[in-house]
Amino acid sequence: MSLKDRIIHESLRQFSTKGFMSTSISDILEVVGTSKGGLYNHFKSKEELLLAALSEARKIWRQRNLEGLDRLARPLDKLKKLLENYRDRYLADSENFPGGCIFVALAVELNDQQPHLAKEVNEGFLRFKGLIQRLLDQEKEAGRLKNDIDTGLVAEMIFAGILGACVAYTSDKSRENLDRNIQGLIAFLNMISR
Amino acid sequence: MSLKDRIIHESLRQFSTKGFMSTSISDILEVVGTSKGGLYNHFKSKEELLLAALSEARKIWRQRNLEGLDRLARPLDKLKKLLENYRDRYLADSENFPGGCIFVALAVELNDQQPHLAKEVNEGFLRFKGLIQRLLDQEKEAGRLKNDIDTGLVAEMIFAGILGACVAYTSDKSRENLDRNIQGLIAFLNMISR
DNA sequence: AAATAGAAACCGACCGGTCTGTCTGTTTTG
DNA sequence: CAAAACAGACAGACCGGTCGGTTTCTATTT
Repeated sequence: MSLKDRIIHESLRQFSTKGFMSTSISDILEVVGTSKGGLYNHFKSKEELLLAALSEARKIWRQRNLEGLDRLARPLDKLKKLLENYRDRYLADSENFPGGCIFVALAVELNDQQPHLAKEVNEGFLRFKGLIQRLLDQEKEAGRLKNDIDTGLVAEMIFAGILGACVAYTSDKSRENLDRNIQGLIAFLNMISR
Repeated sequence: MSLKDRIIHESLRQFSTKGFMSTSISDILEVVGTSKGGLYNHFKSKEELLLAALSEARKIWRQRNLEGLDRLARPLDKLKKLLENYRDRYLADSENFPGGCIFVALAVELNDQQPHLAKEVNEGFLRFKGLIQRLLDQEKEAGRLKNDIDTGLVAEMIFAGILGACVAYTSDKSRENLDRNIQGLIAFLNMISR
């Protein structure tokens, strides 16, 4: 792995645990084993490093969470699989994100402080919520949801449920509670399905 | 209001928006209109200021969220009222917490970084979750929940749903989405009630 | 009521340390 | 041998916290 990639991945690890502001350039240099010159040769500022790390994080997010969805036919099954992936392959991935979901951490930290960076994160949230709603809409069009289900509302709730599970998991580090939360969301999906 | 109280309240405002680390003592001094001496006369360190602010935040949390609960007889009604309070009287209170829920912000930020402070916040979360579960248990004992409801699971989900709504609201600032999330949680409670 | 002593509150210059980012010089690579 | 990659000393800004000096408040005495 190139130095640039090693810097990006170590940034992911540290940003996800300590956040952006409290991770110093030196912290990253120390673990990677390089120097100021080695880093600033690839990134012109700390902010540019964050953008590169965010881009890589999104790539990993897709790899981890969308895996296996195309093998399922029913949209609701895809959504359930997504929830399971989120639990087993994403949040549990302590290699890349030892501190939990990096997007949640950055969204909370950068809010009102670095609006242009917070916007970047928020747009990712919107896309995620859109994906959830699209799957629900497809399921509804196929007539497999109860009649009066508001897919927008359900999408918002599933999304918030996932965010909440992230925060709770970050806070209490309990795999057991995380499992229950995801299991609960899946059960909720079953309740609105026929 | 005394200088000490003014410092605490301004700390609440700034910690809730910018977090602990990124709020400098000088930031607070500037708005309050005092000096280093004025602050360090009342608090022996920035961390002690945070603890005082957290204590005040908990007090405000109770005032805002528990108001009116004792006028309701049915436990599930209390829980619904709590959710409405959370939306209307707590998260919408931009006077004390312009940046959203200060506990969520601190839980995410201080995690893995200041464990003893994070623990403080996490204990508050546990008490909140306990309160939710107690209300659900009372409702179940009265025979007003569907038979096979796991109150621990439901409490975990409602709690995570609230946390998620906080993060989403912090990120997109949409009162409309916040309303939908709370409305959705109340609807969910109706689904498991008979 | 006036004077005064002592404590508490407050001010702001200052200190050591850490931060990001720059710059010059050296090493590696194609 | 030129250009890219890397090393590390350095600059400039800002941080939390200290400390001696000044003001303000309070209580006691005359």
